Amino acid sequence: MSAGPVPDATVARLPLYLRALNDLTAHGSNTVSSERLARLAGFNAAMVRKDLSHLGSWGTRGVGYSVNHLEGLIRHELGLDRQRPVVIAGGGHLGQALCNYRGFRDRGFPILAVIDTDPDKIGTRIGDIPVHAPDDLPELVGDDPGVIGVLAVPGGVAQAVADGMVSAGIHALLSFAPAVVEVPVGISMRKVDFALELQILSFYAQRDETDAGAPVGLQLASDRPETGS
Amino acid sequence: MSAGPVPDATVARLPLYLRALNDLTAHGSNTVSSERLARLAGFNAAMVRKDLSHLGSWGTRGVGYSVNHLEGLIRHELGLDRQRPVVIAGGGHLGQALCNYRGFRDRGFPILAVIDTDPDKIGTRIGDIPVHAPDDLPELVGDDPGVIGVLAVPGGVAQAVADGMVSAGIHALLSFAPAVVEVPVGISMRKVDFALELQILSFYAQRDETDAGAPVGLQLASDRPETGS
DNA sequence: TCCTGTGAATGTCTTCACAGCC
DNA sequence: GGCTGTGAAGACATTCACAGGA
Repeated sequence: MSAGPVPDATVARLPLYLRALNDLTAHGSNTVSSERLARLAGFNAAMVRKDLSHLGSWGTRGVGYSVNHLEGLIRHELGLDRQRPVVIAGGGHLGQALCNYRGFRDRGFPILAVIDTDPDKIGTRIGDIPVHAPDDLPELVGDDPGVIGVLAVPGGVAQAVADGMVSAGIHALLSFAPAVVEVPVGISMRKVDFALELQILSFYAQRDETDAGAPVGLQLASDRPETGS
Repeated sequence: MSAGPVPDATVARLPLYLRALNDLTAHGSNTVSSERLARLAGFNAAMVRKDLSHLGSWGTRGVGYSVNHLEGLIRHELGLDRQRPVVIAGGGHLGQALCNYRGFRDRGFPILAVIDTDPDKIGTRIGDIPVHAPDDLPELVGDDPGVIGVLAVPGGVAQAVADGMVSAGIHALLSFAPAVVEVPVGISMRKVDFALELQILSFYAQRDETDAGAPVGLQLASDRPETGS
């Protein structure tokens, strides 16, 4: 029952456990062993047990974990008891794709608005999401500290847009911009860069080509692309 | 001049160094110190030096690294000397956004085709990318082991689509599907899941809310969202 | 017997601190 | 003096192995 702080590596895996638990619920399972959960989420049993022990010891020896209870526990830990509205900066192709992606709303992240500077777009809708001018941002965010900002803008303006979001009261940012973005202490940010992912893949693809036929390594470290089990 | 294998963590940072070096070239800088490169890429100087030492010792003490040379070195290490064609599975909103994203082609990843099962889409173009039927996949890939596959399909069909890509001869996959996808040994895969990123952000947002006003932690581990310096 | 919870061992990554070269 | 290259130390993460409860 270690109630200490949850390690970052564990936090990054909790959403994957949650996804597996959703599937189990849909399948009608009531309990799940660390072994089974590990297979469903793509890890190994010892890690599942260690991770879950950080949330408190709630499994039953000889049986496993209660799917329902575990799901609630993880949702609570991740702060998913409440909805977290999302504001997307950038109404380009990516912003449009995100607006039309149901996975956000379905998982408790309703999209509040798109912010764009293009006068032709302001006042229109993308999917059913309204497009607003940057000036509307503070009003949209209000004093809700739970709003998450998404940067779907070109790298060149990413820093400026991030600054605007932070001054509007946003405390958490997800950036798709291919640029280094700095945020003040106390603001959380995660980055996703498509081209960067391809470059990393390129490295391992090249390595495997030159290794052609050679025995394949077994590592499965965090930033390495997975290689089949 | 440690010529040992490059650690995975280092590989994941090389693209960021590369981006910084591109900026430096544009600015006309000929040399760069580990200190400066660290600031530009968002790390610290010791890590930059350690990372670069894995590529061989090519800096000049008292001066720094040659921007040009370092750029070539990293490009070579990442296998970016050659172009790597990309095939996108899924012509939905995300697939469309990726087709219209210039960052792929600009960085050496020309998009060869989109694969979709919708008869209305097959034969048309998204941006200037042709849409093909799944059956065309083997022909598109040919015997080029350098093609990268992108999964922009719903989670439910991701595994089947991945299997199809692998049997068509693709050895590297980037998956945007919110699902666990298994690939055979020797195939590299990286995953990006938008909703998962929001869930992780939610955790830290919640933590910071309850900490309101408390001293902010200083960690900057790999999977934690960055918090400003 | 089955499965969890956890200390100990192992492996990996990051930071420190300084020797050595320009 | 300035900066790189690197062993050593420290922090962190994962896996092992087994005690102990259901």
